[in-house]
Amino acid sequence: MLDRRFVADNVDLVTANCRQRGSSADVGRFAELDRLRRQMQADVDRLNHEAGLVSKSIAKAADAAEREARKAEGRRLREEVTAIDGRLAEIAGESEEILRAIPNLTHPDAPLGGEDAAVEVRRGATPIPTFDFKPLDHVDIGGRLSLFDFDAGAKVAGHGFYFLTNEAVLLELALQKYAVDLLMREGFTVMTTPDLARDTILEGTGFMPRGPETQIYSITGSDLSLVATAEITLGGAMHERIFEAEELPLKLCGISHCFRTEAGAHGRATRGLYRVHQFTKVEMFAYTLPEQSEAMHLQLLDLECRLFDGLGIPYRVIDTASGDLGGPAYRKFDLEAWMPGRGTAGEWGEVTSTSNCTDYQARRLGVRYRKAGEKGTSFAHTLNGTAVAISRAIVAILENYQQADGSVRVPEALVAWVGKDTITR
RNA sequence: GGAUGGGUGGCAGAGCGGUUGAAUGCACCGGUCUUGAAAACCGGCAGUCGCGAAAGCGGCUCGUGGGUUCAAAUCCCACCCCAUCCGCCA
Repeated sequence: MLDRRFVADNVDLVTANCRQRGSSADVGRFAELDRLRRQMQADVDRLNHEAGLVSKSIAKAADAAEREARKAEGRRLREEVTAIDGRLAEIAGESEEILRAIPNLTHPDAPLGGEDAAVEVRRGATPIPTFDFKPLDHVDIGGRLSLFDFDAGAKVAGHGFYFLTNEAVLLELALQKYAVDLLMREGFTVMTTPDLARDTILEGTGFMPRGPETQIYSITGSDLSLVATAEITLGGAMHERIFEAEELPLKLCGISHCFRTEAGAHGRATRGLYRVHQFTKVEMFAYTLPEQSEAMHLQLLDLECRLFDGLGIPYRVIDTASGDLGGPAYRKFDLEAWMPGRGTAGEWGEVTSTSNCTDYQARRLGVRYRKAGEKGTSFAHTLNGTAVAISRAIVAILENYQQADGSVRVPEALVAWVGKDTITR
């Protein structure tokens, strides 16, 4: 969330930003409530102060009569406070609700508009492949090569679940190792992470468990939910943490399963592995000083590009438009891989993305830093980026590396771990 | 799942109804001393909200939420979390 004071002092700016973000948060109402809240708080403060003085005077009251009179006075003051407090809590609650719905500010270079306004800012090193045969989509390729079992997945857990089989398993493992190796060399601390998290942690990271439109699976009878991304756990790991400035930037890499209900997404690109309820992901996460976050964002983007260049998969980088940024992101880049089997003649499909959330997430998570010589603490910046989302990476590999005879070449970078250079049957 | 113990400032750790927002130690910052450093000594050091140009003043905060009281870190109730041991288990 944004700083409440900042919002109250910049109503026009924040309102305009909401409009560009497609958010209907009522900033004006917030400002009004906040003004009221402050005024009432001042009243409460004053009454509390008086009551405090009265309390102190009781301890050294001269006689019993004096003491009783003072007690009555104290009681009266406290009652007055209680009365105001009730209304104050209501007002604070409503204003807080609005505040939490207000999206982050937007990077001045981010394109304005909806999904269509996104701007292509970069192309990968690998050219779009041409085929002298009709390329198949990954479902057909995998079907011929026995690389997954969607029927079994549906039987066991329902539509959207799957078993990877044979070389697809090796690809999953190879992709993880490939990404982790690079990130370790780049100074990331690698970790596997819990696949469940408390709802408070989800909320702190900006996810909403258990709402009517939630994308999150929750565990009945507990306050745990399955994570939608390791961003949740990597962000939560530093909940309430105060860094020394020298500790930043801190680069983490987390491997987790990701679970998404994909409510409302049925009918669109639901075939195969592209949109599934569970997949494995290697996620990058960074905590930085405010002045470091922009450079870190480009660094994360660069790593994503290197990973996909290394895999030999064609892609383009999109500077996501304001209306498509979601709540926490200040700026977001998506990598869209070329998927020859999609649509009639191939289409771009999102494979990774990286967001700079500035202090938006950190404020709710309470992640701060302290600088020597500076008073107090400030909120850190957080960034996240996908290194590899395994299921979508597999889609891109199968479709780009397919051959006329139905076999699939293994990307050079993965051969060592897959143990072969071609997948055949 | 069962049984204990515990949640207090950056950390460790006292306090167990009234100048306690909180002893003490460590860490940290400033100073004295020193050629420099260390040690020693002296001083400073919680967060947050509100008012204020600032100095400053005031409120709230001792896991969370309720309750008792003029007054709660301290008493009562509920809940959450953590640790250890036992059981079960990859």
